[in-house]
Amino acid sequence: MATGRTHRPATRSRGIPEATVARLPLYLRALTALSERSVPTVSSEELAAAAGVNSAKLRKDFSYLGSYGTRGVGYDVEYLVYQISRELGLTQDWPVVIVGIGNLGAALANYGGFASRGFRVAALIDADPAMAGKPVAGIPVQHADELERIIQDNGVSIGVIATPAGAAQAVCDRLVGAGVTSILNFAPTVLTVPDGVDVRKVDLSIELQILAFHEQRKAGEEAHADGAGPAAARRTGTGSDASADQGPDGDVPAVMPA
Amino acid sequence: MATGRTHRPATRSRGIPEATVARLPLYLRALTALSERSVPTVSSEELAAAAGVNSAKLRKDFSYLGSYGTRGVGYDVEYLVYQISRELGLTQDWPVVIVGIGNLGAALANYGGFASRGFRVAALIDADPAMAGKPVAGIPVQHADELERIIQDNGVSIGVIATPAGAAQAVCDRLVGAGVTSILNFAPTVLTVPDGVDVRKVDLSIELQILAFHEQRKAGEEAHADGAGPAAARRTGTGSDASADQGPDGDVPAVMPA
DNA sequence: CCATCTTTGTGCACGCGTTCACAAAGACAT
DNA sequence: ATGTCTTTGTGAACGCGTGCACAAAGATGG
Repeated sequence: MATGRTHRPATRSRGIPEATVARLPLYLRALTALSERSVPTVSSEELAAAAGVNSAKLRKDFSYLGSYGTRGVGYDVEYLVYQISRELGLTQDWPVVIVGIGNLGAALANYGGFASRGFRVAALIDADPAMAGKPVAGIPVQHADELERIIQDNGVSIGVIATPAGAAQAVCDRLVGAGVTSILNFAPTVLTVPDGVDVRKVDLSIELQILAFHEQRKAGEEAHADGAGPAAARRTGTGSDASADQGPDGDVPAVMPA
Repeated sequence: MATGRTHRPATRSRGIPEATVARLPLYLRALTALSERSVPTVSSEELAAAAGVNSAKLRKDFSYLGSYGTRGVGYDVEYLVYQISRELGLTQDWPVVIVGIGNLGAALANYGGFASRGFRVAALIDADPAMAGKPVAGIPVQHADELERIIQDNGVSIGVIATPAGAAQAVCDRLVGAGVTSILNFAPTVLTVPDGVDVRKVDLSIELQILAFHEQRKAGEEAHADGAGPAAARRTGTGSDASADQGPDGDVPAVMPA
């Protein structure tokens, strides 16, 4: 529908809030599902439910992209799929390299979600010479010596680090040195990069620890009758007002740092 | 129960900000590294640098836990390791089940970061009968029929979903039905859960899409002088004035999902 | 015991993100 | 054409998180 140019967003032609950007892939996925079912239009309410967010938030998010909806009707699914894809840069082909082909690296190489969204695994790289040539997910693993050449030959700007923590910073430095400007880091380390390079971190163990925190809190609230936790864990009276008369000793439970 | 036996750091009797909780594992990791090097104390400045955050933020985060530092000196590393571990619930043993032993599930089972922080893989579960009994990471895979029994026998409260998207919600429902109250979801789907159940999502493809957005933006900003994009498929106009330009009428370009 | 120096703990201000609530825009029926 | 009804787009209020800047606390040296 060539509703065409109602009027420019004008307010922020350029600065899409980071939080919004992080949700666009979510919307895109929900829209793609609708598209496959040949649903022509969708309301903000329905789409928000499918994406698991608030409808007002969704509308505001879309408002940063422009006025793509039709009042009284909703959003054109196909059109919105295209707009979001373009905004995210998914109409391009993004070659990525995965460095560190262990269990996780191999799983990533096999992960279908990459290829389906315009990301193409250009190369798998590992430091272990024994891995060289071995095919993983149909792609032969190449030795780390080739890293710079591979990146430059393929014009790679996105790198995925799936190495052990100890090797991550060195790999990162080499990636950046060779021209990579976006890094997805699975290694449990803080990476230091120069300005202009984006790093996103995925840390499996941190996610579990956050869950454990909430789980403990939930258990603690109902543990008035049941004194036995899942396992050991003697939980004495905890901090006992650590602000007023806090003495670093005295309220320290038996299990102290050695 | 709200005011029942809740005594905590005084200022925030109960609510540690979510953003702070998400950073505690980061601090813990940095502290553990210091501990292994037998460093006795650390200042907020040093620790913040190691964790990759602002020192004021770190101090404020710690202030929610209580007053554990010594002015003029810093923080006692061992003591802080213990306090954070306890706050996160890592002094307990948390049995977890991993459902869906494909590439990713197997990688998770092998991931060392779990076991090292008090998380114990209690069981691996897969719907494929051919997988049953096959050992992965030294643990025999069990069939999905056993799911409820396994969870109840082991007192599992944390579940990890690494199934295909289509199976995730059904698995989630069964996990919750069997007593799981925290879920780490790797499947690219929005999970619906009852109140009281926490879900955290790790979506590999979303992370890449966010990187692609920034990457495109970076490329677009420099494309004024240098017309060469990263690799193939260089779109004209990029994101600069990408709003109501090209007539969207007619058909939608081929943005194929899959 | 007093002075000085280091580092924590936190009050405060600011900016971002979320949510509400509603006017404007357009479809649709009469 | 006009009125009604649906749904978008957004102004405004609110709450959370971040960072500054500084006073208080304690160590250290004389």
